[in-house]
This record gives sequence, C-alpha cells and structure tokens, in this order.
Amino acid sequence: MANRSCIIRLSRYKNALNRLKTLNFIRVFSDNLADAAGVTAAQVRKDFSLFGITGNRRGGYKVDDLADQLNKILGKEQLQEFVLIGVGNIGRALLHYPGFERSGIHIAAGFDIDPVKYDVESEPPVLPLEQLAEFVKRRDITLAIVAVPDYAAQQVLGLLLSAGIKGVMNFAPICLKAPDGCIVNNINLETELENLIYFVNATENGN
Amino acid sequence: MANRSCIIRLSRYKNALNRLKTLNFIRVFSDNLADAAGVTAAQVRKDFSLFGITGNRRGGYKVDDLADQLNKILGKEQLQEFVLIGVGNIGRALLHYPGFERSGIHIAAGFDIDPVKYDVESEPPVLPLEQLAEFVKRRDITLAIVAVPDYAAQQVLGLLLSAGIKGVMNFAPICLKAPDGCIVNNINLETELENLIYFVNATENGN
DNA sequence: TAGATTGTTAATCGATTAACAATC
DNA sequence: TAGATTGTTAATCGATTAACAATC
Repeated sequence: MANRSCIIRLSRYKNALNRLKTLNFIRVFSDNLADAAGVTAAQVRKDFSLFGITGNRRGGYKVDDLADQLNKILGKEQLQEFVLIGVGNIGRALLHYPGFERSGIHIAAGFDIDPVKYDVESEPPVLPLEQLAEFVKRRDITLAIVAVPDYAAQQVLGLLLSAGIKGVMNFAPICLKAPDGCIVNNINLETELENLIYFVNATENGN
Repeated sequence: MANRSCIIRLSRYKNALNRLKTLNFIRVFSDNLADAAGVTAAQVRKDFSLFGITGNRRGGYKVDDLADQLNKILGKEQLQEFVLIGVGNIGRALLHYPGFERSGIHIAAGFDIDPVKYDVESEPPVLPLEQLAEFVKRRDITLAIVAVPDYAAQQVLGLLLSAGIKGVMNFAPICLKAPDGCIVNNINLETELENLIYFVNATENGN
C-alpha cells in the first residue's frame, strides 16, 4: 500500500510532467523524473510499479500517458469540491487562493458563525454555519478545510462528520483525531516553523 | 541525529505539556505524553534519550523541567524574527496570523514589489522589496517566509540567500532547492490536498 | 544486433517497537 | 521492601536503494 510520502512524490512527478508537457516533451526517463523530484531513479520506478504503471524498456515513459495515469490516481480528472469552515485570517486567504482553481480544486462555500462574515453574493459565498449540513448533503460534498480557532476545531469536526464529510484538511493549531471513515490531514504552521528553526540552529552548530 | 518526524513529535510533546501546565500537573509519564501525541511510550523515551533528557525512574518527568528543555531545543526561549516576502493572499494572512505571536514567532516586516501593497504605518509594515537586504542585515534576521507566486519564488530565494537568510519556509507551489547553509521547508497546499483526496478515495474503495 | 532502460528482486538502511535490567 | 517506570539494547518493521535479468 502506498504511504503518504509515496503520494507526495506522485504529486511531484505529476507537476514535473506538466512542465515537460508545455515544453513539448514526448518521452521521459525515470532518471529525469528522479532529478525533478529530488529522489532516485529506482524510487521512481518502484513508485510506478506499485500502481501498475509501466513504461517502455529502452524508451522510457510517454509524457502524456504518464501524466494521465498520475492525474487519475491523484483525483485530478474531476473537479474536487470542498467546503471551508472559518473565514478568518487563513480561511479567507484559502477561500480566494487562485492556485486551487488552477489545479481542479474548488471551494464551493465558506462557513462561519460570525454574521459579519456572511456574504451570499461573493464567490465563493460565505454562509452561516447552520447551513453547513444541508449544503454539504445537497451538493454531495465529502471534503472540507478547517481554519477555525483551536478551541472550536474539535466541535467543528463533529459537525463535519455528522454532515458526511470524509476528508478534512485542518489548519487549526490542534491535532484533530480522525475517527474511522474520515481522513484528517493536519497542517500546523507553528510546528512547521519550529521544525525550520530547529534545523537552522542544528546546522549552524555544525551537526 | 534527530530527523524531521522526531522534531515534529517534540513540538507535540511541548504543546501537550503546556496544556498540562495550565492544569497544574507536576509530573507526567511517558505513557501520558504518548497518548497526547499519538505515539508509543517507547517512542517518547527514545526521543528524550536522543536529547539527553532524563526523568525519574518510577516518578516520570517533571512537567516544568521537561517543558523548559523542549522549549530550549525548539528555540522557544527567544523571540524568533522572520521577514515575509509576498504580501498576496496567503502572505497577508500569515502577516497577521495571531497564532505566531502567541508562540514566540514575530514577523518583523513584509516585503513586496507592488507599490500598492506598501504600508510603512501598519504592524508589521509592508516595505519595498529593494529594502529587504538592508533590513535583514540591520536587524540580523536569519529566517524568512516566502509567499510569492511560483514564477518569482526561485529569484526571491536568491535575494534571501545573498541577504544572509539561513532558513526559509516556502508556500510558493514550487519545490525550492536549498543550497548548503540554508534550510528550506516547502509547504505545498495543492500537494497536501491531493494527498488528502487520494487517501479519502483509497479508503472508500476499501483498501 | 548492441546498447540502454525498465521492472522487480534482494540487500541495505533507518526508524519504530518490544523487552527488560536498572533504579527510584 | 515491593512495585512501577525509566533508559537502553536488541528485534522488528518498513521504506529506500542497488543490482541485474528481461526486453525494447
């Protein structure tokens, strides 16, 4: 079974392939993709073999075919619809992040408890949190982004679960626990910065 | 040597300890921290031993002491000063993210090439990119957050390196390559969402 | 065909876990 | 003291890398 690191590499290969496509490359070797993704060629071939992706001995891989297969694995062939909860600092930025639309990720609506944030006219609209469950069910949405304060995150997760959400990307600085049937991907900005700080200090001290 | 996963666990232990402190806990066992961080007790003790952190056989660890030692390792005993480049969607959100100040992370200034973004009066101020090198050197800052568009990221990294920056947290959707003497931590929001999407689909199909 | 690259198996590496003697 | 928990060593597990036969 593929693990998190493997899928992240697949995303990198996919991004590299998209650049090659714009350069009109027809074929690519595992060596090329390895360089682009910063891994070994053996790793690339191993990853592909895990998904039954085959190339041509001697001729490498066809860029188009390979890109199609990776896109399929990563769910890029259909638009992925999200809801976003918590239209604060980070939430608002994500709501209007142009990089998402470019890559087939669409935020259908934002939700908040603060009436000041409501804006039915904007795109995406910002709606009252009470409408979340109904909205999610009507639109058959299974993915959510959480950007509420830490103290509210666990409660919001409860709402999302009972609305039928299956995957959550969490930006609240608290490690949300995922019950069975729901995947949570926690991104803790403070933790990431602490990590950076540690390794900067560690290398400065010559370790 | 500690790896990235190990330091992330240390941040989790630290966060758990801070909560225990507010609850007036005096002592804590490796079992407790393991539960809080979602790892095994052996892992906790192994991590501590890597940093020469010792407790009391039978009595566990003193919450205060342990928190102090972890804070020191993670650089929490002094204010960490950052500059931020690219005051767009994401950059502006990070510039005013209250969670950073609460955890000893201070963004001294934002920088942009677009004069519309300049604002010397705001806190943090937004300054012209030309002033970056001088500002960084004068204030002796070694850490930066990059939130510029992908096509500008590599060039901005060059500026940062020549200004003496030693650690970069990169939000541009491109994998920045770190030369020796500089650490780069890439956070690719699109890749993280693709990861989530993959595992939601994978578990739905019963794997 | 000869040469080069894949696909896969086996070897290596590193991280996590289990186990248990030391000891508070 | 007896019991419980640490600190560390050895065993396990999984992921990465190396190697090479298959083959285009």
